Parts: sequence; C-alpha cells; structure tokens
Amino acid sequence: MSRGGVSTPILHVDMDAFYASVALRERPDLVDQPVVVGGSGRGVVLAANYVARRHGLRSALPMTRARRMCPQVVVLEPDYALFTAVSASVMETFREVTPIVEAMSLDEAFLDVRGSTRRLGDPPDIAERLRSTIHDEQGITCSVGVAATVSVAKLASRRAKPDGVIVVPPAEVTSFLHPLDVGELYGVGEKTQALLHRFGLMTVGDVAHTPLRTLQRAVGAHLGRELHHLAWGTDRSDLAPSAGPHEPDKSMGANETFARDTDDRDFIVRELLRLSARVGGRMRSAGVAGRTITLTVRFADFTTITRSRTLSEATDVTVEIHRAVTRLYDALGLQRARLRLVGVRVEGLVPRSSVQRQLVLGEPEHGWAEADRAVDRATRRFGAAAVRPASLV
DNA sequence: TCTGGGGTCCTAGGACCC
DNA sequence: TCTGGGGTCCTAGGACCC
Repeated sequence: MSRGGVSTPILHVDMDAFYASVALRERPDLVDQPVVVGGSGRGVVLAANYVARRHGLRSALPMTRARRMCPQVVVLEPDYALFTAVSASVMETFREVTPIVEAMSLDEAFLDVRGSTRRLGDPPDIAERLRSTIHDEQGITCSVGVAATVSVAKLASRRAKPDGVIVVPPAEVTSFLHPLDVGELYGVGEKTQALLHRFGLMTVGDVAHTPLRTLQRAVGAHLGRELHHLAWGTDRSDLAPSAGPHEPDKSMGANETFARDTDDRDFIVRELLRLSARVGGRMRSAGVAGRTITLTVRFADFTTITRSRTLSEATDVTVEIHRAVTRLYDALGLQRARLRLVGVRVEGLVPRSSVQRQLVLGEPEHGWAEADRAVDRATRRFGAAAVRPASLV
C-alpha cells in the first residue's frame, strides 16, 4: 500500500441474486429449493437463486423455458415495494462508510472509500465489514470487487460471486483482465461480442493489443475508444454520487406486452390510454413535462418499430400524450398486423415550472390539465384502481 | 405457449440555418 | 451558378444495462 493514498479505493458492491434473496427471507422454507422471481405468462426470470442456477436458470430466461428446464422450480412474484425498501437500507449502510456512493440500480453501487481508510481501515477490510453488516442487518449476501477503477471493480465483484471479495491491485490489472472473454466488458453485449469474435478478437487481451484505429473501424469511434480503455483498465475512478437529489430522468415511459397478440384497434387505443395515464401521472408527480412523444409497436414476430412526434410545447397532460400516440398509431396504417406490445414514452423532460403554456383563448384543451390534477388527487386518496378514465372501466 | 419493463446512449440521414 | 462547412433539431433504429 503506497503512502499518501490507497491504490484500490473503488468498491463495487453487488447483492447476490438480489430479488431472489430478498423474496426468500419471507420464505425460508424454500432456501434449498430452486427458486426464481418472475412474472407469469409471457414474462422472464428476474432473478434465480443459486440452487436454480445449478439447473441452468438465469435472469432474462423466458419463464416458459425455465419451467421446461426445471419443472420443480418455485416461482415467486416480485414485491417491488419490498425490494425498494431493502435497497434503501443497504444504500444507507454504504453511506455510513462514505458519502461518495454511485448507485447503479437497486442492487449494486460503487463506493469511493479514499476518505474512509483512516477511520475504517484498508479497502479490503472495509469490504468485509460491509458484507457482514449487510448480512447481519438484511439477511442477504453480497459480493465486492476492489480496484483502482470502476470497471475493474465491477468485473472483480462478478468474479467474487457469490458471497466473496476480490481485490485487484494495479500491478495485477492486466493479468486479471486479459484472459477474460471480450463479452465480459461493460458495453459489450451479444451483438458486439459476436462482431469482435468475427474479427478474431476473443479475449480482452486481444482487444488491448489491437490498434485503436482498427478497433474503431470495427465497432465505431466511440465504442472503440471505450473498449481500448476498458481493456487496459484505464477507465474512470471518479464517481458521480447519487445521494440526495440526483439527476432528473431524461425520459419516462411505459409499455405492455399483451397476454396474447392482437389486431383490435379499440383494444389497442385503450391500452395506449392506460399507458399514457401511467406516464402522465408519473410525470406530474415528478413535476416534469416533455415535448417528444414516442410510440413503440412490437409485432407478433418480435420486430419492433418506433414513431415519434415532437410537439411545439412540452406537456404532462394525459389526454395530449394519448392523442399524440394514437395519431402515430393510426399513421402506421396497420391492416391485420398482430401486435404483442405497445409502449408510450415522453422524452426531453424539463421541469414543469420552466414550461410557459400558451393559453389560447377559448382553447378546448384548457380543462384537461385541471382534470388530470383532479385524477391525481383522487388517486392519492383512493388508489390507482379506483380512478381511471371512463373508457377503461 | 420462447423472448419483461424501465431506462441511456450512439449513429446516421435529412432539414434547416448561418 | 459546378458545389463549403458548421451547428442544431428531428426522426428511426439499434445496442446495451439492470
């Protein structure tokens, strides 16, 4: 350890099979059985415990396939309110270690512990201490990667799973990274992995030793540069603390996969209203409005298209969102095409207070914003189920 | 009766403006 | 009258992440 600062100040903490672990706290009788958290019907596996993983079950696997692969699997419904509450407690534990916490999702975060070593010891000690605190307080396990940069810490935590710690000192970064498959790198998914493999780049070491220009020709200027850094472990080590009022969302949306494919326009337009109401309600409670409205349509064969329209001024009004997506839908001119999903998204969000509504005299629109506020008030008092547009009743 | 839902970012072409 | 060079906005698609 060098004097004047630790060499591996970044911790990546990742809960092990988070949703499944939390769900199993409520059902300790099931811990030795294969358990997944997931929806029913056309859903996918959201989390699989380690017993289920021995049967090949993984996140994102279609539930139908999961049941076929492991008929005895126990499926638990997700309880997002519970997951969110546990996550908040865990994040609180992180902030007792350091104020510099960058949350990536409900179940993982980066911590910069540079300022905590005098009080709490070296980063590996801090990692172990965190793990035992979380285990004692929450009854779930986590894994921690400790390194000098964000991406190396993240890869280390993955390697540490389940229930472990891996420290990668600077001198060992390349020997740790270079044997890994390119698909392990952050930002390399299925498509880019296949592309890189086709170029003969199988490992992170292969990527590291490819000239930058060649890499950029293969995957584009931006990703090429990014991969070069990741392959040498020279990515960022500065975190963007997500405590307190963090970055506002840039878009909000909702989509729904139907229980069965449909070409029924009336049904689809009603679904668009539900989704518009959900998005509009969330926008209003967040105090934002947006100008660009996007419709997503996924056909039965899974091909997916989007159509968007930018309005002259930002809105958070359910009826206006719904009208925009309905127009986009009708403009598609679909005849008999069966749809499996529709989605509504509003982009370019700005604080509602910054939007100057032009009040056109006698404009019939006028009343809709007030109607939304009434719906929002009623929803807060009686719940979402009690308040919905007449055409949805 | 394979393939969720909520997001972010990048690319690329065309329009439009200076 | 033989061809610029940005910069910004809009649209569509695609890849990726958790």
